[in-house]
Amino acid sequence: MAKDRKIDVVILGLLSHEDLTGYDIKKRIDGAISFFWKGSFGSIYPALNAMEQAGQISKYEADDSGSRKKILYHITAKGTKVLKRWLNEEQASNELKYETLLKLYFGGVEAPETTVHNIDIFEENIKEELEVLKMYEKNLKKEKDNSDHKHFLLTVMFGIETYEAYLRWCVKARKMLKN
Amino acid sequence: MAKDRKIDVVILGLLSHEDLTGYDIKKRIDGAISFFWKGSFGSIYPALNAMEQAGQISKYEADDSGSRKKILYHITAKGTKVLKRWLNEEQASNELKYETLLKLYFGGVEAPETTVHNIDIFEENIKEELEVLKMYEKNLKKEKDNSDHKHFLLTVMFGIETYEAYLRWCVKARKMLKN
DNA sequence: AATTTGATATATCGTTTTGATACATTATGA
DNA sequence: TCATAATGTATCAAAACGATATATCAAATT
Repeated sequence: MAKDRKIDVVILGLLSHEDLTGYDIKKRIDGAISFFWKGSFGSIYPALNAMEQAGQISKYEADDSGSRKKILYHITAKGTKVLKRWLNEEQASNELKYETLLKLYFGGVEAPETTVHNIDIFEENIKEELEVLKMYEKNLKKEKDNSDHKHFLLTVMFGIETYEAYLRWCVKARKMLKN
Repeated sequence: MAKDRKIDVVILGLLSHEDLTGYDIKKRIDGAISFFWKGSFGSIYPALNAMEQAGQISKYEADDSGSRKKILYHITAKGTKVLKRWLNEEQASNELKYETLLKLYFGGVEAPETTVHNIDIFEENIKEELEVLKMYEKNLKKEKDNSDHKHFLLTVMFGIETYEAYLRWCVKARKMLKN
């Protein structure tokens, strides 16, 4: 990640749907895409400035008087080109940092009950997040069919498929640890 | 991550199994645990120095003459305490950065063929990695049963379960994109 | 025998990202 | 009324990334 800023394409992608403020971008990242990507203000705001300088996005102040000042960002033709180029690149790095698995892998130094407890916590979290994803899916299936909609639905389906696999594994793992 | 160095527990965990050099640690991270954790020299070596200063690990030079100089690290009682404390902490952050899903989510700005192609690449990579995991599983099932062994097997089983879920999703997704 | 290649081994550097925090405004609601 | 939650922009130290520098040693190639 030390070479090309990955947050750039996240921002460009979100701006390809609608104009947003830095705060909005953070909200979008924390929303529907949070289960497969994360991002913080500390990376968003500097990236917005750099990308504006590079001409990939343009900024303007919201004219709705009465409300507080907002800096809205809009994707430019140049930015769209960058986004499309990225979409057509062959390589894609899929990195996960699963602390639960790390605790599992090194769990041998503690009693089996500790590992079982950690699996319980994991299972509970996944069950909660699965409910959220299923709600997203339900809402997406209601909506009119358009190109973006289909892509949103597919990411949610990915989440559901994998989360259900996680839950199946939890049952197996507990059984194995309890002999 | 800006507060507690996560690489620390990875190092402590690996050192709880055996004494290792910084280079060895990198190899272990790139090996069996690579599918759920990553780590670079740029984080490993500074962490080793800091942890040695903190008394969590101790270092010594390899005495096997004829070979080149190596700095081996050994976990101390203090380090074991830190590792065990971490294992018993309730929270665990499971973060993934799935560029494939990011490309899928924003795929609406390009032709469906682009997204299908990206899924094809993903599928191929997963199939390859799945073969590696199945080989690990086969070898682990042959080995004698001990506490650590069981934990290693469970992480591999997690990988297999989720990778198979990924592959099922790939088939579904392609079908949906081709209408 | 000489040379190249690749693995081993330690270390650092610039860039990116994180997680926390600072600061200020507006809306909610007890 | 007053607290507190949400909105909004911004920065900072610490951590991690990815690349690179440097050097040794074994194995393979010429």
